[in-house]
Amino acid sequence: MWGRSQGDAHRAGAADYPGRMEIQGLPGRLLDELGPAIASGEIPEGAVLRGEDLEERFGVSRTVVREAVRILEGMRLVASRRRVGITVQPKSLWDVFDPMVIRWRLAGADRPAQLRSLGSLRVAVEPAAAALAARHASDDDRRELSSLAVELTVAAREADLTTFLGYDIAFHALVLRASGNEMFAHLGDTVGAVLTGRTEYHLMPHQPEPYAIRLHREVADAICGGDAAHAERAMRTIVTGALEELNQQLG
Amino acid sequence: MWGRSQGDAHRAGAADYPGRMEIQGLPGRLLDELGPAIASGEIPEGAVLRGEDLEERFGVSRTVVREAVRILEGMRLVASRRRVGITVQPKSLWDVFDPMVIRWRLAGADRPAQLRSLGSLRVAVEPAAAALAARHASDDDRRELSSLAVELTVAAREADLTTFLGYDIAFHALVLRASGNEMFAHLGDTVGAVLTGRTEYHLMPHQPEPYAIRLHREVADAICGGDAAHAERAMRTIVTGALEELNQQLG
DNA sequence: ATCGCTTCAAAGATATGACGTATTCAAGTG
DNA sequence: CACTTGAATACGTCATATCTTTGAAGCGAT
Repeated sequence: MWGRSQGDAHRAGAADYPGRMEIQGLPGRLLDELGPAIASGEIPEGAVLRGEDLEERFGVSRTVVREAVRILEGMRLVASRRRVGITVQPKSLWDVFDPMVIRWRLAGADRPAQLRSLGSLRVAVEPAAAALAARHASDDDRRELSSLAVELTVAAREADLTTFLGYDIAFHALVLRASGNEMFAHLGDTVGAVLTGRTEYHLMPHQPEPYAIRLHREVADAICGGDAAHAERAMRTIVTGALEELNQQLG
Repeated sequence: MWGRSQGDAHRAGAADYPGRMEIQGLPGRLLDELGPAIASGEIPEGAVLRGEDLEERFGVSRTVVREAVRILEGMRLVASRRRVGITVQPKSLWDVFDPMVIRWRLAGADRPAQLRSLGSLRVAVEPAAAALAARHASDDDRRELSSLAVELTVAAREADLTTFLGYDIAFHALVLRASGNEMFAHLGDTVGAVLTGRTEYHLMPHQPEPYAIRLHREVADAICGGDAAHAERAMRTIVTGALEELNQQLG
């Protein structure tokens, strides 16, 4: 009815995308130019682009421009109207949860505001995710979480910030995934982007604070032990701490 | 540099979209068919669609099919690859925060799971939003919130479920917006969809419970008075109650 | 001078034909 | 049996033509 069903077609596909997967082809190239320019405010809201101009400016055909614009339209970054052109929508209409939009804003002038928003979101979501994980996590997840907490500690002790960052991202992503809530799980990549951005932001001056490390182990232990309240409390301490540190850094 | 800037171009536009704005034109029509079919699982993950088949099936041209597929690709619902076709991506890759995807899933077979996910998200986010609103809300927002709480109470007393639903949606959306966090604010429409879906789900058998109504007034009063802790607590009671009721309804 | 209708043209929306290109699958070869 | 190679396939891109919508100019009447 709906085309041949290849039940295992996605098996190989899942391995092909080691994290993020971009839109490909020429429309993707166009997106990489327009998206950041709009998301960062370089092209201000209310600005009007003409499809024909974009064709010339980027030396691509109508087809390519239209498809790229369609994608931007799907994110609510722009709206295309006859006789008017392609207008940049007001920020309040943007799909601020779209991973691409988040990435573009993190990379541009909106970075502080985006970090703040995400910080508050983390404070709201991650403790709840930790509590759910303490109840619903699989045995495998608990084991891996415990393992990650250990490797986190080791990397911190050795002041190896790069691998520490990797384990930190994996830790938070795993907690979110283990919560069993698909929406929480999808924030894993976003949190990863925040942690990366934060590390880049203050140029890795400090080594990870021992207190924060201990809290991570506490979260892992609580989740492994099924202590939802404890997991939630420890995770809340982590993320509120991160938010305060962020506010301090940003003034 | 980036096209003429029409600073007030969005003023009229903002009024044109009274809630949701769809993709328009023939691609939009195609999306309304394919999106729900994929989101509901009617077209299973791993299924392969051919562009040419879609052209025939819907009687539209390549242009239209390609643009619709590009939008679906932007939501990570499908991926288009040469020589293989348009494959439906595994659920774990979908942009589950995309408002369109949420709406499609709420309308289809995935509705219970989607309601559960959103219920947990509400429990995480809305109390935090209420706390932030108590600190950052503008005077206008506080006034309107208070007013909404009153009208909510009246509608509940008169057992007018339809207008009650409207005020309830407006109330929660306002709290989220008044939090000052753009990401929270964008969950307003989603929460509205949940409340609507919930009301439709158990076929409006009960009148709103007086206890829940009182809690809404409590939230409004706490936010107006700047009592963040109280606002957060009352809101948490509301959303956890809603989640429990939901779990009871769904078994 | 203002209002309302008509007319025109700008710009996107759609359709279509042609060609490019990557990828799969299978035939062929060692 | 493993490897190479080639052809078929389905998406990717370009170019062009036509249609549709709609903002704005033009114009007449009140």
